[in-house]
Amino acid sequence: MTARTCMVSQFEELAELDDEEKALLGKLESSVQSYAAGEILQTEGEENAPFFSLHEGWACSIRLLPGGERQVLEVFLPGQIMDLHSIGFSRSQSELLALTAIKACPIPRERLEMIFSKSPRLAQLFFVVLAREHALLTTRIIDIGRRPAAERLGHFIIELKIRTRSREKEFELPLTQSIIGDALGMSSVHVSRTMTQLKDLNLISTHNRRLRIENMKELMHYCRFDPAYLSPGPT
Amino acid sequence: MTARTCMVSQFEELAELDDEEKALLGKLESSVQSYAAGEILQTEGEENAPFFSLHEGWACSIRLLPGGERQVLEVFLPGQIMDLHSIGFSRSQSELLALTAIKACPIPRERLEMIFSKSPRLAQLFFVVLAREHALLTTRIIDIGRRPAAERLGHFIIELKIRTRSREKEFELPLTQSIIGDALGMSSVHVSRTMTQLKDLNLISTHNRRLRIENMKELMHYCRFDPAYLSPGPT
DNA sequence: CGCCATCTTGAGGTCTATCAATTTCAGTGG
DNA sequence: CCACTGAAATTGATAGACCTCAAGATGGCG
Repeated sequence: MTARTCMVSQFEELAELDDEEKALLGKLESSVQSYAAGEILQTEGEENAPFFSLHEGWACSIRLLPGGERQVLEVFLPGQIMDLHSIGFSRSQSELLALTAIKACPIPRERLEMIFSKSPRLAQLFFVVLAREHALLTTRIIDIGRRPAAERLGHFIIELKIRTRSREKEFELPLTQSIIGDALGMSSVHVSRTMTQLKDLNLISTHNRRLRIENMKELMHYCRFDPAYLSPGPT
Repeated sequence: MTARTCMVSQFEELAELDDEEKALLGKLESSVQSYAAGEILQTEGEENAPFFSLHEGWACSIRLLPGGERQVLEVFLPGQIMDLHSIGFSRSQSELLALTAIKACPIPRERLEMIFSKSPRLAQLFFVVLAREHALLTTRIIDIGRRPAAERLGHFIIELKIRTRSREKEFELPLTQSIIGDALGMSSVHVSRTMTQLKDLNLISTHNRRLRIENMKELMHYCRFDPAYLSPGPT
């Protein structure tokens, strides 16, 4: 995936784009930057911070509590716009952390607002993108609020498997168990225990920062995954 | 609050509207309907369901799990558009439940999409509205994922106090403890215990479906509420 | 080969859920 | 005005899920 087509490709899954629209989107992603794993792209409460489109690698948004607790709000994969929802606020709502070495492109706020006035159709697509992130958040709320640890972790794994679009049983999972815990509202220790529990059931296995789903059907059944959420359907 | 100005008033908090924009919004809210408390406006997975703008009363969106567990995703107050985020999907993403007797106006999907093409500026405001709902969801994730019950309930109470815009210490809270529990990922029994715990600390009190915050400052301190989230700031 | 972060495993404790029995309360009809 | 009723809230007892602390194993990387 080349840098220029990064966001374009995400939007083309939603609708066909004409050349002008592609050009507008391309202009947003002019200066791709590299960040090292562990680097913080943006801190919480930053004034007038840019958005970032993620081109390569994994990142996440984080909110910190006064007591030092951490909550991972979203895990970002290439093609996503990070912190898009902060458009309604003057300050950034969360910290952005590079989980691997990444390539990302800062997008000044004004530039996005320009798109809104120039292309109503793109604006509507941005709306849909935001709505999909919204849907991911709601499934996370259900996971954390109402599902026991094993189901919670299973759902998370299935979600990532789908979102990575890997067609193999196996895919790269560059998340520490500490990050997974902070995403799912559990301790890293309990992530470890739950992980081995799923391994003992022969549902998954891990080698070398890669995760393998041994039996997707059984895994889905085990954690009561509702396949209805697999195909979101058109706008 | 008259029916016609319901959505308009919400938008006017974000930006000034000209007459044409007000007219466009007003046209959306043509047929206000009444629903009884406990009535279900929309079931999960419904095809091509309309949106609803809420004019009077309280409502919420709910997702049900196969085992019968319930998760309340959002609590809606007058002026809000319910289930706005389902715009990215062909099916409704959650059930809509009237918590009190309410007045609401169904808005066909096409009508909203019409607005997007007619008024880019209103589209942008809808975007901001969605982003704010997004922010409420993320605070909920942090509450459920990383805060103990007492803080969680305290944050919820403070959020409602702010959102109701009541300038008194006391405001109407027509939520059963069962609904509160399903919103905060805890059992109704534990909501009761936590509630009396806050009462024993003289932070709150309740009479007759009304909740009184005895000492907002102490309550905020007790549940480590970060005042930074009080003023979201302009776009 | 050795280092540092990550992961694993055990023991003990805390928080919250569940079950079940009352009590309170709002609403209804006599 | 009061008794009746069903829903909601309270309270106690018990169980289980998950957390914390701490020690040891693993594994990627220079």
